Amino acid sequence: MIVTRFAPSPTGFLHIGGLRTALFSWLLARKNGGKFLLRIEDTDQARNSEDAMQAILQAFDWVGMDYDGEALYQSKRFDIYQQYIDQLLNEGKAYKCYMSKEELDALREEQMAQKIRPHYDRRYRDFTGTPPAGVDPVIRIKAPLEGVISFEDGVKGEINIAASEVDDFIIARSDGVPTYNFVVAIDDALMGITDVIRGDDHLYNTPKQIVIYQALGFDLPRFNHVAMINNEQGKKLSKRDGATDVMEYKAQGFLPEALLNFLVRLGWSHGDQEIFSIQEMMELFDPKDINKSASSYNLDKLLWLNSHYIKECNNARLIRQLQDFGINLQDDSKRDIILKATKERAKTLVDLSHQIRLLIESPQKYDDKALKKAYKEGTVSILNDFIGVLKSEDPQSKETFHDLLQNFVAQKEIGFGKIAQPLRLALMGELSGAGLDEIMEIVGRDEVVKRIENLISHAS
RNA sequence: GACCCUUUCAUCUAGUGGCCAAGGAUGUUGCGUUUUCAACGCAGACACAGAGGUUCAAAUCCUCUAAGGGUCGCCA
Repeated sequence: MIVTRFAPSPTGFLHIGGLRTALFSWLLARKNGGKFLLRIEDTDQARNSEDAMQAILQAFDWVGMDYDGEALYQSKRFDIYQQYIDQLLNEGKAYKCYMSKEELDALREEQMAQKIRPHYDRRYRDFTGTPPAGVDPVIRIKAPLEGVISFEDGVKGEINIAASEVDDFIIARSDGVPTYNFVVAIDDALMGITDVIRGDDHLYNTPKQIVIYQALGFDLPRFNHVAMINNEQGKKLSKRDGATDVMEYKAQGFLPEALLNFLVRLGWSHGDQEIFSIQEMMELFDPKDINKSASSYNLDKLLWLNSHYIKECNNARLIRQLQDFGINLQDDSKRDIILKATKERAKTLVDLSHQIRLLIESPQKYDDKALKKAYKEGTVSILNDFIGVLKSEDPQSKETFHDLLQNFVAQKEIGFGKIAQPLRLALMGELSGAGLDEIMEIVGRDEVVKRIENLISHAS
């Protein structure tokens, strides 16, 4: 059975890079009827927060990703890690190192000055003398002294790291708290993880973790290291690039399926296909199709996907989503024609709510440029005449509004634009938007009249 | 500095020696449709990082160079 995991450290919100690796892991598990587990890497007590944890869970919930069983907290597993530390110590596979932080720093600086890779010099590896007094030792693992540590990465292929590149790294700090690479290896093994999918910034941790696996006699999982997501300039994605927090996308009016579709196509592909439902992603996802190279974030494409999914979205759901943006169409008898007129032209829910607001509320202001362009001398009399027609007739449907308009321009012998542009301005405050017939049907005759009168009094 | 990874249109990508004078998508340009904007349809521009090999044949294999990224913590 395939078992995958997502292992965030709760030090901040869930960012889109994290969501993508989580998505890949989740898809792989769900595709194979396996398990997707959540593990919280909270061994660094100082930097963790419950808020961050909640934010991550909330993001999972929003995109609709679920995990199996209870989330595992590393902070509650210290006794387990301690057992393995004792075991390695007893077996002589790990040892106590009494070097102080200051000594270590000095050594590092010296090595840097010599332009060699900083390395612990293993001075306590075979130490048998009397330890210095008053020093709490750290525990270090005995890494291999020679040879090559190799593994087959599911994305990158065969990776070989010389043993000389992996020093006897610390597995427990002087206060006894175990370190990251140690607990990750143990937990992945104990949780039965078969496939690790993570960012390739962890590539260098893998040989270290392999050292742990081997010392403890655990079977190795398959490793898949996914390249990073860069910003639109091709640089590392950072907070200053705007939305990196998953929940920020919700606030900006993105549909979760659009974000997931966008992310799944960043570094992964299936032929020429661009649109993937969650179901299709599950069926088609395969880590072997993950790209080796980093990809850049591209807002335009996300926007395109979002507008696609807004168009696809059924009205009932859209109406529910719109409530978060201050639009309540639940009891609006015209909700279907309102959405029909607007959802095709919206890129986000924020967009959509703006367009709907223009329909259901009188214009609060008129676009200056539009006013200049559409409101000329002669406009007043045309608009007044049109009000007269509206009052004498009582159009209801968009067809009758349509005929009314056509007859009006025919009778007055004017171009359509002479009435259409000012009318649009009166109704919406701007010159873009849905068809006039549709707008008037939605707005209703009386309100149309009112809006025209408003424009006239505003312009005079 | 050392080690590791990466490199196809502006961007996401297809491509595993002949089907590639490189395909799809976003964006962009033009046209059509529309009173307008969008959506939609059609058409166009835009790429194999460079240099050497290997081969009848190379985007694909090899070597070197260059550029970008990652890692070198008692952080995760």
